[in-house]
Amino acid sequence: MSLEHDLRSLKRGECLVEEGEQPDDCRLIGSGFVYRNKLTCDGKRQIVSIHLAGEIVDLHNSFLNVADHNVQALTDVEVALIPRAAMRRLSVDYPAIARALLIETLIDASILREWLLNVGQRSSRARIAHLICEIALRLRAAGLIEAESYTIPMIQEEIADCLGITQVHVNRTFRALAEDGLIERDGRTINIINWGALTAVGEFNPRYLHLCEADANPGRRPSH
Amino acid sequence: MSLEHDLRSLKRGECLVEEGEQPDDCRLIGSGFVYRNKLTCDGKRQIVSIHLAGEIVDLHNSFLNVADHNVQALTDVEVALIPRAAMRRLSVDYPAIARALLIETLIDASILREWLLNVGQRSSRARIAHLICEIALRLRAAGLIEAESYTIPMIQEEIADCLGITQVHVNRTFRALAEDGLIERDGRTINIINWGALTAVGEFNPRYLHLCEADANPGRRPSH
DNA sequence: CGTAACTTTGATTAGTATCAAAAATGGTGG
DNA sequence: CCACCATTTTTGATACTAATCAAAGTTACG
Repeated sequence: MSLEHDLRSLKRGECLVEEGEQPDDCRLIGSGFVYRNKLTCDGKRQIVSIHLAGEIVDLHNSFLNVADHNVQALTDVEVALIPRAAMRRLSVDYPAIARALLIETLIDASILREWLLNVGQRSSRARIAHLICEIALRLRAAGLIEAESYTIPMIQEEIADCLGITQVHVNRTFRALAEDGLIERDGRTINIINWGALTAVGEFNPRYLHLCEADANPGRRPSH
Repeated sequence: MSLEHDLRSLKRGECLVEEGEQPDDCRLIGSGFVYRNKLTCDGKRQIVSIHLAGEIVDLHNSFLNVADHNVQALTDVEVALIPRAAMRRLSVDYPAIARALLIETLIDASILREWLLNVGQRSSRARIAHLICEIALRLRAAGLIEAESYTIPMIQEEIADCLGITQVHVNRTFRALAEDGLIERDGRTINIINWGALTAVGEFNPRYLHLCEADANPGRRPSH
């Protein structure tokens, strides 16, 4: 079946959805990275998730009335806009699609729980190691990288806002991981030297990513 | 329609699901409170959500293969066990049910995002105020309390593990809120004296609870 | 090649953690 | 009904992680 949609390009930093809005459509990421965030009253930002090409963001907006968070482009991105009504119709007509949407949402929630554990209980060193591992694995699973080396699509301030620590502290801790021989860095490119040690430091167990279940979901496969 | 299920009673502290398992059924809470948690390697615990009578926990287990977190009884509880297969069948046969499940899961994820913001960016004082407000509102919405006073179903150590701070610090901060006249306490019973000030301290905006959308979902209505 | 964005470094401080122990509370059996 | 025990709450003293403030390098880009 073919799905009605519009394509749209966005520059790094542009907003896809703002908290409080009720958007008319949800987005499938064609290329690039997107993040969701929430702000405190005094302007502090928590990044609550990041999304790769192939994922649907704001499923949300098709099934709830008001956006409870912001969605922004982390890099330049291309997205397909799928109208709210089309999304709902699909999920009624095709139980398999409804199921895939539910599974994608359940996995999203699982990742959120792991992030909450990360921010609530782990040291800053572990948090960073964990994030490096997670992104590596998700990129690999999506077929976007091959090796143990990749360019992280975030500046240190954004990493800080993922992890609930300051940018200055991210910088020092990152450096420490490199000095200890776990990773190498060249600008934003990270080369994982010692995957075993890094996962140990970050207590990284990929179970929460539910990568096998995700395979059953066509929505998560990038369409390149 | 009638839904096949078993009833089960659990004492405070008992496990409904353990990380790594693949349970055969999901649970509808009949009475009491339940919480989900994850542990770090060195045994620190992050409570990632709490659930009231009327909510379905571990929807999860009907649609993903492996539990990525623990579910435990916060108080003595009664739960209805709904077999995995029944749950799946329902969601195929009745699109409205599939939709309700998706909405419940989306709201769960929204609450997780707010908790992540809370733990990642807010002061301990704000975190506690926020939690007090959230529980008050959820209890009210579920019809479990009337007034601005309720008994919080957690000991201070559990509150600490919700908020990513220590139990000792919870105690002091709680006390400070009482000394400032925002709340009164008698054991675990909290009386909110100044709702306006408390929401201001906790930056509490109930939007993320999506209470209106939840109304459309029969699963969230307690069945007494 | 100048400017803005980002990274790195240093010095100081605030907020919480940690450790230890005393007081209060609630439940149970005698 | 009381005494006792386990659990929970409260208090105090000290240590440490990470925040904050400030500024110097570095890189990327128009």
